[in-house]
Amino acid sequence: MVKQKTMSNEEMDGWRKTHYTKDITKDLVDKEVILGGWVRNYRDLGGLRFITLQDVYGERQITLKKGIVSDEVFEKAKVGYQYCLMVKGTVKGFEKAPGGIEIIPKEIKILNKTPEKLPIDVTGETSTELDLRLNNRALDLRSVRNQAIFAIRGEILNSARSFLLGNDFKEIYTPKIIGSATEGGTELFPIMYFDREAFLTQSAQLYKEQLSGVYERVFEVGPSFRAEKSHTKRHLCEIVQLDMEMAFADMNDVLKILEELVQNVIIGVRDKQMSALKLLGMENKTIVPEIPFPRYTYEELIDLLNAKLNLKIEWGEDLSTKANRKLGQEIPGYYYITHWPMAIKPFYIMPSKNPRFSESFDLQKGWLELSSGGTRVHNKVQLVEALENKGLNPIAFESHLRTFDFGMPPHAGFGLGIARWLTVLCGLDDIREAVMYPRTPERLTP
RNA sequence: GCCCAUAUAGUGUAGUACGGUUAGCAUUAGGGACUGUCACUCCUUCGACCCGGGUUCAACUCCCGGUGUGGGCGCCA
Repeated sequence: MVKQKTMSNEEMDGWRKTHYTKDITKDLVDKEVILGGWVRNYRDLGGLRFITLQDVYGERQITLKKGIVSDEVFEKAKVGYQYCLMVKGTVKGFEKAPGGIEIIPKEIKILNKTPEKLPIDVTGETSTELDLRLNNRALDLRSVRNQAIFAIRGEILNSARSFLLGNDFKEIYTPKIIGSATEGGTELFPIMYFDREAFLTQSAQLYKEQLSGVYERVFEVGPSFRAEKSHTKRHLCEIVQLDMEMAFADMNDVLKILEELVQNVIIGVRDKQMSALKLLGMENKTIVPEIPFPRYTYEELIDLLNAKLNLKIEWGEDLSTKANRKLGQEIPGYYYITHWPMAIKPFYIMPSKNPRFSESFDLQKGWLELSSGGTRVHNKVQLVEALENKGLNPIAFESHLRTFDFGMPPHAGFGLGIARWLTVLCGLDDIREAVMYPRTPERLTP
């Protein structure tokens, strides 16, 4: 194993951070500040040493000139990558310093050290494989790239919330531990609930429908679990979804709200996180889309794929990976695919006037499906029939069905995968990069 | 779940094409020089052939199996 350096760690004592790196501006020149963070870079020029100290918001240069700082502080400044430090010092303007400003330390506390060899490259000299980075994620997340990705994620949620709250939506929370059998579709993770079998929820669908009959417009940001052994760069076993449901509305109302939400969020991200977008090279790619988004029907696109793009897709089939990729080449932006065959949609989706079709849609960005939704069935008799048609047992849905005796309004909604969208907005190659601690069939730690 | 590829210092790679060398480079890490760097620079030292079996005088190299990883497909309200 690697040997630890011998000096012992210090305590904070009475020290508290007075500022983040982003707060160090020219207004603070000659003021004393206390910063805390991690060593992003260290350069030793002999009588002159530089520490680049990073914190959650960015970085700032700590400059140690022999004769200017005390010998004790100068000696202590021999630090390694990602050491955890607190620095008490004076802010100085200096043209050659990054940002034109630097900190001249009076005192340094080394709160924690790192091994001589870190398990992943934090210098930016080489790019460590994603799998290895994920094994050491808490360290990996300190990189500027990851700081940018998750700053954008934060702004997506912030903008989405303020958009929805501003449109009379109420934030809800629905249970993730459920007792009933599957609604069909994806596999569930079974768990023990005391002495009974229970499951982790695959979506908030049924509960958000119920609550649309109470609060009319509801949304939730919450986890869903899918026990599929999918090996792709766009599937995870644990995902966070933005779920929305609105009463007295149908699919067309949802299409309109969703495209407005997408547009508003991208405006918010560009407004608040432009530097993060630039760092990821996305400032000219993640641009504000025009609305309304193009709307294509399932049937139109099947015809397009078969006629123009040389595929052989039977009417009624779901779109394969290959078909989606072809579509993405043809239509690179945001667009809707509406009126999917009823046969491949879940029981709660409203059939169209022609019952082979359904009042359902997917929101696509290029080849990737970001969201799906539609008008729901609100009539109990019709819903029971739909369950039976799908081979599901209405008795297993008794408590859900009861809701429909209480004056359930017509309603519609969507669910949108946050990580998939973040992947698109940040130009990432793999959905695991868009999640702090991704869960895949192989990965259960960290 | 299926098919294909791949595995070399902490990290990222070269190479063994045709089996035999001191396994090369960059960075990290240790030592040294350097008072305005910003991927500092320079000198120096340490550090590696995934695991198991087989073929062979000899395997990091060839073969088989395993495992990990990557890619594609499938699964996927």
